[in-house]
Amino acid sequence: MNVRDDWSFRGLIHLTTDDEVFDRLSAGSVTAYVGFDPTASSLHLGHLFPLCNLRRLQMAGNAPIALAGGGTGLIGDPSFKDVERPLLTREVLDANVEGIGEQMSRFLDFSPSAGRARAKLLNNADWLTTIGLTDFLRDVGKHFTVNQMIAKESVKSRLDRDDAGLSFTEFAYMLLQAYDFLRLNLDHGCTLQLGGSDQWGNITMGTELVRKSTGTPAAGLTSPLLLRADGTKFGKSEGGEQVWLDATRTSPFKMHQFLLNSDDKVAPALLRFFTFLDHEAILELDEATNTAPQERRAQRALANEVVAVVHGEEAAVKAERAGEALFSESIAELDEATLLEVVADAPSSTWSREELAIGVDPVDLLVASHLAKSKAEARRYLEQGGVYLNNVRLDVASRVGLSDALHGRYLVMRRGRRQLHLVVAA
RNA sequence: GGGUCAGUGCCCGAGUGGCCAAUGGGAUCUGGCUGUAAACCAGACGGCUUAGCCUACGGGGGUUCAAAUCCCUCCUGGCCCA
Repeated sequence: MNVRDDWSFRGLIHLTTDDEVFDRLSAGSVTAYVGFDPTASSLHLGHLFPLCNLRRLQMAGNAPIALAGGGTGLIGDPSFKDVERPLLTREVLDANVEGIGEQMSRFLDFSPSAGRARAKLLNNADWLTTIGLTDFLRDVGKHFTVNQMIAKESVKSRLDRDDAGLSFTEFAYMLLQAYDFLRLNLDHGCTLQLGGSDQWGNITMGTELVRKSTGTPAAGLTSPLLLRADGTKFGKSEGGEQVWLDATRTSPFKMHQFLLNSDDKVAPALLRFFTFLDHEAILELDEATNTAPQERRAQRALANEVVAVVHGEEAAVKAERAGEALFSESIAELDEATLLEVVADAPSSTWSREELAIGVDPVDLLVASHLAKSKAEARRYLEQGGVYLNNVRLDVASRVGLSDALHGRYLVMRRGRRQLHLVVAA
């Protein structure tokens, strides 16, 4: 497989330290790593990007290393962040690394049968928390000048701000990351670091350190940052929530919906970044977006592919079916089993039959079901016509009762386009 | 440690004793249009027992009939000096 052609077709290349690295990648002889911030116990959609890249490399026979930043997470990367990050404790980080590893195994082959290309998950806390300060300054610090460090764009942007400083801890971050590369090079034969374009500065520090310390070359390769159509960071659902890979945090249905709603402008890029469809299939979907955007074939393919990898084929099929039923059919006409499947992911609450028989103020129902944060907000939604019961708009003055229930016990509440809540009479 | 400037609602940012739940912009949300879009248009955007009341302008204390606005003090941050 020609990695250069594939990566360039997919638009995965932002910068490389040396173009020949693609020849070695095509030959399947490289060990490459990507760093992951273990800021939570689950990965989210944004993490999927580097993970897919590692998978691509592994499929070409290269050995991927996912490096959990358990040690650097204790410090916090200042790159292009507005303010210093809160530091996480060692215990939290360790727990997070564990959770992340499990999710990665759905993308990368960690089994011995993978042979040379077997994936590894390492934690830089293993070496960063044990190296002595004087050793570190001598072996790493000595190779860099402060002059070049403050010249990095990531640092400069922070130095130029007049409302926030840059702590020494953050400033030293790039040295720690460089040291990671050196350790991986020495201990695991790693010669390539991948990352987003915002990591370029950090990555070149690493390649330089490897070269200076070992006399052997090391390469860096960055990919464009994934952005939404409006230029903001990709991966947050409406409401600003992260789209997690953990099914208990973000249901497969929600993830599917999120991807299905991708903007036409970014769908082609998402298909290239997040799926393993071949070039012909992708070009065909591009064409479909151009000629019949309303069919959203690209978005459908994207959603199905990604959910299938993350949650399994069956979950993808179910998620798609649920979406169709929910948005294209009258919910009142669904049989009980289908209805339950459609609203399976929606939060639900139970109300007593007696209460519902009397009739409940929709304001209370909205607040109790967390569709509104306060009664004032609930009234607002009602007044603005943003509340639906079983897909029928609910009037401010109305009351909700048992007679509205589908199949005698289900009330499907909806706020806005797609915030759902199921009320069950018991 | 000294000097100095600053801290306002989700964010930015006006306001410098009463007319302030606090201008404006952004974000967000709801409605219309639509493709479960985008763009655009309209509205909302602290809470409540909602013609009223309560809580809010970094924390605490004070002056005043009345403070986001004045005073004291503490905390946090920027810049300069040591």
